[in-house]
Amino acid sequence: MNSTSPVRVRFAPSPTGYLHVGGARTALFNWLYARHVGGTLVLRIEDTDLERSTPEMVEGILVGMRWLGLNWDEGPFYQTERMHLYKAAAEKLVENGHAYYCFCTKEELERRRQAALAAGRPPQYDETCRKIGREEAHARKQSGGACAVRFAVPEAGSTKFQDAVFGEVEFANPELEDFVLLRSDGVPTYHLSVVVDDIDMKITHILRGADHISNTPKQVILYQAMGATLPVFAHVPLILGPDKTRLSKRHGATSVISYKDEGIVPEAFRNFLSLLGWTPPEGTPEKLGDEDLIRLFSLEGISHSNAVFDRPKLDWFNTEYIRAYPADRLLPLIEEEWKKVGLTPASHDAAHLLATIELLKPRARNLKDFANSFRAFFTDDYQNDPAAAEKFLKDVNVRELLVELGDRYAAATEFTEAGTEQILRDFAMEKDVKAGALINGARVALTGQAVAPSLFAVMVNLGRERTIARLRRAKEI
RNA sequence: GUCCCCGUCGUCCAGUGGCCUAGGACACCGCCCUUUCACGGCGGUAACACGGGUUCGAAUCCCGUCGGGGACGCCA
Repeated sequence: MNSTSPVRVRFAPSPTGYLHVGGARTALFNWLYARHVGGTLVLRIEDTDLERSTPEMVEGILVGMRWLGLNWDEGPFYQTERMHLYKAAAEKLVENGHAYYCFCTKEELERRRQAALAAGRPPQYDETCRKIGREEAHARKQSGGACAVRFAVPEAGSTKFQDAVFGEVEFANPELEDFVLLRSDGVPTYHLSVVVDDIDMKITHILRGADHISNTPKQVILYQAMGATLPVFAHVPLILGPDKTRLSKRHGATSVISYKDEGIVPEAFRNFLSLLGWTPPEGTPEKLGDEDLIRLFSLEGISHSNAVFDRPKLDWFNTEYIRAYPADRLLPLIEEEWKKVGLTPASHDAAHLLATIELLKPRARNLKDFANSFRAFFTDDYQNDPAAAEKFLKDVNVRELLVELGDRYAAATEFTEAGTEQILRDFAMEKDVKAGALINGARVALTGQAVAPSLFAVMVNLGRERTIARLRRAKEI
C-alpha cells in the first residue's frame, strides 16, 4: 500500500515511561488508520520533559512497537532536536499579542494555587503578568529577568471543535487558563510543541487518548493564533483496569513487552487491543488478522465509553492464534521460551520438532506451555507433576503393569498408533484391568503430566526407545 | 471544588422510535463427545442505572438525579 492518500497521522509518545497498553492501543489505531487510508504514519518522540525522558525509554517504546508489528513511515523525530522551531513560534506569538512574558516564580505560583484551592476558587493562573505593559515586560526581560511565555486566552467566548468520535465539544474560554508555552529555561511545554510539530509535519488527523480531550481547546486556540487549519481530532476512550479505574502497573499498564514475556503472540495482542474501543461492522467475526483489521478499521467504529482490559479474552485470542499458526512459525517463538528456561531440545531434527509442535498446539494456551507442561516432549530432563502421579499412578499394581507393558512394546514388531493401542488393550484384557487405568497411568509415565494429547500419538511421537524407557521407570515414580 | 466525556449481560460490544419476550463474543454453569485435558457440538444463567417527560409506541429523543471516568502543572 503506497502513500497515495494525503492523510498524515502520528504517534507521539513521551519517553518518560514504557510503551504501556494505552499507548500501544493509540499507536495501533493510528497505524490501522494510516494503513486503511493509505496515509502516512509519523513517529515523534515528545521528549521535552528533560528530567524524566530517557534514551532507554525511547528504545523501550521502539522495541514495543516492533514487537507489535507497528511500522512507521517517517521519524522518529525528536522534539529536543527541534527546539528552535518552538522558540520562534513562541516569540512570534508574543509579537502578535497572543502571548506574554510571565515573571512569576514557580514557588509563587504554587502558593497561589494552594490558596485558591483552599478558598474554593479554581486553581488557575491569576494572570498577574498579563497586566504588565509590553515595554515594561521587554525591559524586565532585557535586564535578565527569568520569564516564561504564557498564552493569552481570550477572556470571553468559547472554543469548540468537532471530534470525529465525540461530535462537537465546547469549552468556555474562562475555563481555560493562560497556559505556559515556553518555560523560563526556554524549553517548550507540551501544548506548544505538539501544535508546532503537528502543523509543521502536516498532520491531518490526531487520534489520541480521551484524556487529551480537555487539552484540545487550548491547542485549538493555538492553531487559530498561528493561523493554521485544524486537523481532525479523534479521541479514543480510555482503557481501564478490571476495577474500572485507570490501568495501573498492577493491572497491565506495564510495558507491552511484558505480554511478550508472558507468552502472548503479537497478533493476538493486536487483535485484542483493536477491539478495546473499536468495533468492526456488524456481522464480522472478532478474530481478525492484520489485513482484516486494516480493511475494516474506521473512525466511525470507535466507541464512546471506556473499556475494561479483560485478560481472559486476551488469553482466548492467544490460544486461537497459536492454534492457527503453522508449526514453523511457532518454532522460533518457542525456541525463545526454551532459552528462557534453559531447555535444550534432545532432538534437533526439524521435521520431528515441527511434528511435535503440531501435535501439541491444539491444547496450548500460551507459548510458555511448550517450555513448561510440554517439556517432556522435547527433553528427558523434566519433572513429573506430583498431582498427576498422585491421581493416576498411586496404585503400585498399575506401576508394575506399566513396566511389563514396556517389555511388550520392546517385543513388538511394529510401533504405530494403532499397533500400540492394540497391544495395550490386549494387555489390559489379559491382566483383567481397565484399559483406561493403564492409559491414564502411561500418560503420566510418558509425559509427567495428567494432560497431554492422545496417548498413542504421544508414544509414536516419543518413539519406541523413549516410550519403553519411560514405562520401565514407572515403578520408581 | 470547577469543567468535559460516558452509562445495554461479570467483561467487550450490537442496537440509531416499532424487526427487542434485547443479539454476538469472552468468562461462567450443565449435557454430549472422550483414555486425560483441550477442541468441537448442544443448552443455560445474566443487562437497557434511576425518575420524569415527548410519542399510538422508547434501550433508542429531551430534562433531571445518581454513578463512573478524564482534565484542571514552567508533565506529557
